[in-house]
Amino acid sequence: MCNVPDVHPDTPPPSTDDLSRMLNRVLDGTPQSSALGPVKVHSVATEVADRLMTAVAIGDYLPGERLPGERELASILDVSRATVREAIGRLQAVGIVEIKRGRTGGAYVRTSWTEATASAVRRTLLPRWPELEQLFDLRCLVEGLVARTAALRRTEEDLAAMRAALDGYARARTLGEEQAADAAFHGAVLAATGNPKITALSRDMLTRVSLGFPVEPYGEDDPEDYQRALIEHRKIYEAIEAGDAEQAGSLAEEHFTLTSDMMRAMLERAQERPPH
Amino acid sequence: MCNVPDVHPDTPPPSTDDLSRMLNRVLDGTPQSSALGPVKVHSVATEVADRLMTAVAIGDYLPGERLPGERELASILDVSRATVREAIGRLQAVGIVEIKRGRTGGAYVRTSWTEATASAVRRTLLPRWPELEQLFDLRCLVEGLVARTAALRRTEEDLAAMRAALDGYARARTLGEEQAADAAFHGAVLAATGNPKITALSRDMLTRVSLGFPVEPYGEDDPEDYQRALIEHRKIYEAIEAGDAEQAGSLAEEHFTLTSDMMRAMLERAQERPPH
DNA sequence: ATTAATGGCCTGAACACAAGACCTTTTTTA
DNA sequence: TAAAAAAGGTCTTGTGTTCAGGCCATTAAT
Repeated sequence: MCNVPDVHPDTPPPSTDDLSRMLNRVLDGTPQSSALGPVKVHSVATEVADRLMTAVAIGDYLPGERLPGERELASILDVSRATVREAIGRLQAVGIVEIKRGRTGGAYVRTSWTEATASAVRRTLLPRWPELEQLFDLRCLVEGLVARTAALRRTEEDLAAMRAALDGYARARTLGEEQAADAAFHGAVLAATGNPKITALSRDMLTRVSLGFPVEPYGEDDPEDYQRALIEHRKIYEAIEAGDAEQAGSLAEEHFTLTSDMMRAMLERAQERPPH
Repeated sequence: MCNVPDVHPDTPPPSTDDLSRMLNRVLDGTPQSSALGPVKVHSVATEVADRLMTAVAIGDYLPGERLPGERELASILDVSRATVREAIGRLQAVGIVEIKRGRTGGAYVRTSWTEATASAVRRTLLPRWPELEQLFDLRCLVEGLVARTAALRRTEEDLAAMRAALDGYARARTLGEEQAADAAFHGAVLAATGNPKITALSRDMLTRVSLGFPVEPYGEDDPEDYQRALIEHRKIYEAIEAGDAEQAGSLAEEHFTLTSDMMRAMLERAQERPPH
């Protein structure tokens, strides 16, 4: 079950949780019942930066790897090189990539989070804490939905892909292999829903929630988390294979609650540890 | 259960504030498995047009009602009047609103769909049919998720709001009252989830799926649909009140499958009836 | 008839983006 | 060692979008 403003059935008087819900509704940026609010359109550069962050977050480019060159990205994304440069500049500013010059130059995904990243976290994420809580919650729900749907629609091929990813995860020796296998498993579950739009939704949720931090945060610090993730992945697989939508959904919600908790802990750590 | 889109194909072309952006990406077609595709950013005018269509679609402005004036909208949305004008011009072009000049002038929501709208349907919707099927499916799933979540988190206040909406629906005599009550019920269920982001997601789904057509399509042609919708709404309410997430989810999926089916039928009618 | 509220229209400045040329740095290769 | 190649860094110029503001045209209320 997701972390939610824990509201129990039949809660007559406005509890503390109710109040925070109400506050969230009133405070955050989402228009409540119907009010039209100010329009904010993102620049192309922002869009490109988001795409690249997503690509890193999903594991398309693992730590240490190089992103395509500026000219190539400009061509692929069909934008000007100047725009690509601005986007990459932002990734650099938040510490996601490191820029090297010269012949083998380019934007390389950082292996570890630098101090620049930590302070970027404080500046960027903390002010948006309440909104992030909502996004964490929504992500849990969406991933639960994905798992439920996958359990109902998966084909044999889908199951095979999941098994392959699980094997890769169990066999993973390096962080990179682990992340790759993790991404592969999630991808396989998404594919099993049979609806590309769900995949897009899930990926965008990840981008919003992870905001460019490499893949899932576990495994980085603690092998225990890795083990736990492995076990949970297996359980989720079993439920999907069995076609048990409810079980798959519950497990997935739980699993992504874990991810959210770790992200929360990480952010709190960043908060407590001011720049030196 | 939702209609599963029989297409697994990844859709090509890609695309922007929060969940709005997310949705734009999800809907405008998004990068497939991982490849980065061309970037397309919405103009301010497009964003405004989308917002207004959403407002009409969720019943903020019912058929026959007038939208706020150009200067007022410009102020509310924090954009220039020129931009508002362009957006309203688009709504006019697809037949969602009718422009009147003079002192009581303004953009009035059309009561019925004109030939302009029908041909707009053919030009705009039909080419995107496969994509729409995926969106219909996703909407069913999301609304199922909304109902499930609402069943787990609803408060007494939420239940009271739903009951009020149901009463209004049963008492409705005009199409307008009916649509207003329908919107109120959906709004109450969304509020019960306790997460504004879910609301934003659901609303954006509705916009994309209905593409500016007024509210839910039933009630327009057939009073039978109205009755069916009433019964389904009641069942959904009961499941939510009982805290039965599974039941609520199933019923909601079914309910929105109905909506999607009607939308499908409508589009097919538009297809068979070429312009004269 | 007058006035007020509204949509319709126009101009100029500011900005974002695209396209492309050219410079600098670094590695590879002859 | 010198030249070539590949990459990022910088600059200029053109174009389209948006904003800000004013003025005109139309219609209904007074």
